[in-house]
Amino acid sequence: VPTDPQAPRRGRRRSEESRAAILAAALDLVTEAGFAALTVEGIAARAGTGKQTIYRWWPTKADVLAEALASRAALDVTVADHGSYAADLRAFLTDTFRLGREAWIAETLRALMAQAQLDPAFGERFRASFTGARRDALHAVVDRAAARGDLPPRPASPGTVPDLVFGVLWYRILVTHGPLDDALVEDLVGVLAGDGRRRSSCGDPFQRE
Amino acid sequence: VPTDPQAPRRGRRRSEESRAAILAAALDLVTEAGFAALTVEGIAARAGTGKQTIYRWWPTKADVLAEALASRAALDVTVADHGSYAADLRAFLTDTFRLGREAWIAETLRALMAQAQLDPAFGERFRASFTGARRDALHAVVDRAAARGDLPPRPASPGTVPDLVFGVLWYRILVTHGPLDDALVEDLVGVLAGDGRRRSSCGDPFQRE
Amino acid sequence: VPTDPQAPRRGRRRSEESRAAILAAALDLVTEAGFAALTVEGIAARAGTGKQTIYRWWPTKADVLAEALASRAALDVTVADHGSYAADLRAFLTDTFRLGREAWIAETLRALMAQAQLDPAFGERFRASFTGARRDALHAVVDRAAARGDLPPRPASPGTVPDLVFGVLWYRILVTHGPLDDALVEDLVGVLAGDGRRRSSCGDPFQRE
Amino acid sequence: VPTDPQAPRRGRRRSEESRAAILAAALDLVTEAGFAALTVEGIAARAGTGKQTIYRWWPTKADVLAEALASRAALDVTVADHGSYAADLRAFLTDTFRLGREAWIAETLRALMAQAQLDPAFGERFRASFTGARRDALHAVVDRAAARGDLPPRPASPGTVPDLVFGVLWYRILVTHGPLDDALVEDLVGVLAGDGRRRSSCGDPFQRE
DNA sequence: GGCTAAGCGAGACGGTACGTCCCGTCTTTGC
DNA sequence: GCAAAGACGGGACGTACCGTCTCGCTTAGCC
Repeated sequence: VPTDPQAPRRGRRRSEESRAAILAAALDLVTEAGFAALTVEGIAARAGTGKQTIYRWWPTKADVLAEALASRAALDVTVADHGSYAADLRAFLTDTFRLGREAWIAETLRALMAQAQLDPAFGERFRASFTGARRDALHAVVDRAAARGDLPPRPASPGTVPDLVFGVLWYRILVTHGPLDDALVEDLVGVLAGDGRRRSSCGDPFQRE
Repeated sequence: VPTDPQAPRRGRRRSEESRAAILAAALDLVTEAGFAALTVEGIAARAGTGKQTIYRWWPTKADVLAEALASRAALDVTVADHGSYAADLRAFLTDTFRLGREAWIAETLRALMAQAQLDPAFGERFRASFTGARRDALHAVVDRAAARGDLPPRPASPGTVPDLVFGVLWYRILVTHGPLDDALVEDLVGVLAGDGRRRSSCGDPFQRE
Repeated sequence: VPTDPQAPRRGRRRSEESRAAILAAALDLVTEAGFAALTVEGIAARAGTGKQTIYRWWPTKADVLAEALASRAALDVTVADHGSYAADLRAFLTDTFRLGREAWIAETLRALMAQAQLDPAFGERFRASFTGARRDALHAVVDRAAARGDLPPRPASPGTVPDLVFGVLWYRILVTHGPLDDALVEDLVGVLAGDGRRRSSCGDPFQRE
Repeated sequence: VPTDPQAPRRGRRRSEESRAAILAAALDLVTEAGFAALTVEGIAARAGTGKQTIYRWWPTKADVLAEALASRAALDVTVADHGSYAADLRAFLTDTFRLGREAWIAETLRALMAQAQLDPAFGERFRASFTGARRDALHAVVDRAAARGDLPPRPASPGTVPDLVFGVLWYRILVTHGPLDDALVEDLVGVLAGDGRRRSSCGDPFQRE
């Protein structure tokens, strides 16, 4: 609930110590006991703050967690030009999947996606600030390839490409808990750009957990 | 919490009326107000039963909802042989996506997947009874194609195919709320079997809600 | 809920084993965990019977406990003639107080008296079957003394005597948990019959527990 | 659960409105439907408060009721000097029995005494705050008479006097529901101080209810 | 330098739902 | 027809958090 920064700002200023303590407490608690056990009271107690201070600055505990994640992980996406669709795609996927490999990030993403389903208002915020940005970036990569005439002979429709890419990513995070490794990157590059480097399958396709 | 059916069954039997009333109440409530507002007390009140009757037979309200879904929707997957990988895939996808097109089913699936993230024990159950069965079915389709030598020249590794298919499905259900239409089916058949019938794109890839 | 014993009694007869097991279980449980923790389900489980068997024969769990007490303790009062008011009183008090000295009986009496307050219907039953009988017996003793001209010069009114006697008894059982010893008997004999044998006070008058 | 009054009192203060509403609701409900039907939920609903507010300040509903009684009835005992043991005793008894004559007070006392038996921890509290204070006061009266040499020739031992007095009081409240009238006062004064004014018996000694 | 605003930790408040316990009843099988 | 078994509708329990609302205190402009 950020107020207008143009206002003359009278009175005591927001405490940066409290903000940091709250974000840290939220991350600690969610990794220790899971999002289901994450409560505003718990965060406040762990952070040594009052509950009101949390309600003053964040609409829900999921927003606290989302900001905590952003403050800890390098979430920004870069789409430098590597010369070809395959290379651009490979770079993008490698960069993106990197996040999902860290267990605490995957756990946090699971919690945020779950909450986005249960609380439509947060879902909208999450879509706008997180998943949307990534979709836009990938879309730029596809557009550049199309402009270069670099797309494979019979490509998936442009609107489906991000769904395929992020679909696999989230499906592995949410359902199979499978690895987000180079083999998967090459499978995707092969399927989408018609240029897979290696054929190293990741073995048993039914791995779970 | 099903008991051993071999036991001589003494005492009063489980009430089928109560079971049906509970499942119906759960579905009613979740479509009326969403899963976040679904409570065990609410289900019991609506169904005209005691809370204990719910706790006696289901470990969590998510399990109630999952059984309610199964009792209403034709969830079983059939994998008849249509002669070719492309045809089999097209049939499987059409059959599977059909479910996601009904709004109440999609809403319910969103809730169940969310709960599977928040409650790992339920997640395991959901994976075993729901997503796992579908993965196995699709895996059978791929195996059959491989046995026929019907796979495209440079296929995705077999373990990745289900992740691609169900990834797109769940991603549209959970994130973009995009359509699960024939265009998507053809995109997937084209990408996976190298045989897309039409090139009818679904237009704006950023549709949401 | 005893039925008419004159009836021809068709069908299976009441199980004496169950009755005894239920009474024993009730006493066991009340001495182990107190009356507050005594439940019909607990009694049935401990006794190895069904709950219905209890509900069939006793109106409340307090009635079970009362019958259990009667089956274990010699509750009948005898009022033999000892020749004088003082001697009769002394005998009656000694006989009556004997019960209150056994801890498990005192504990059970506490529970029954408490329940008699909370459940007026049981209170009526308890008064009729337990406290009333004792009052009648003591009243007979006083009447006999009056007929003999053996009452002290300025006696308490006849209706007050039982209240004094049983008042002290119950007050020590319920409130002070003080001893029901010979000193108390002599005090009462002295006060009521004008003939106390010894003046051995029981010391600190504020003993509790 | 009163906290240390020396503490600097941070945070919102206890709501006096809620406290009063809770006490009033408890008394209302207990007189309307009896203690057995008194529930914490009922008190909270009637008082318009949350249940937690009750649990925060009182350990059990019996403690709520005891405080409610204390807030409504003049429970404090005074032991002014009236010149003689008989006069002091008469004044004390008249003052004490007055409470038991009001039906709602007698009903409340029955409930509290019952609960004191079922919940030993509450029993201890009740003894310390209620019955103990009254015993101490009466003991002071007896001590004063002894110091004056005003005791009758063969008195009951000092420790037994309160048991006789409160025994009769509670026995009539709990068991016979008999009157706590002047006749009883004079009987007690006569028996204990050897100076009963009148010989007006209270008639049938077996009155019940 | 006092005045007025915030922000802060603390914690009580009215509420809602939790999952459990037990009530007293009903239904089933078996003796 | 009684008995053990056990599911049933119901109600209260005591707890955990919710989001809100005072409190006393601290920290900042602003007159």
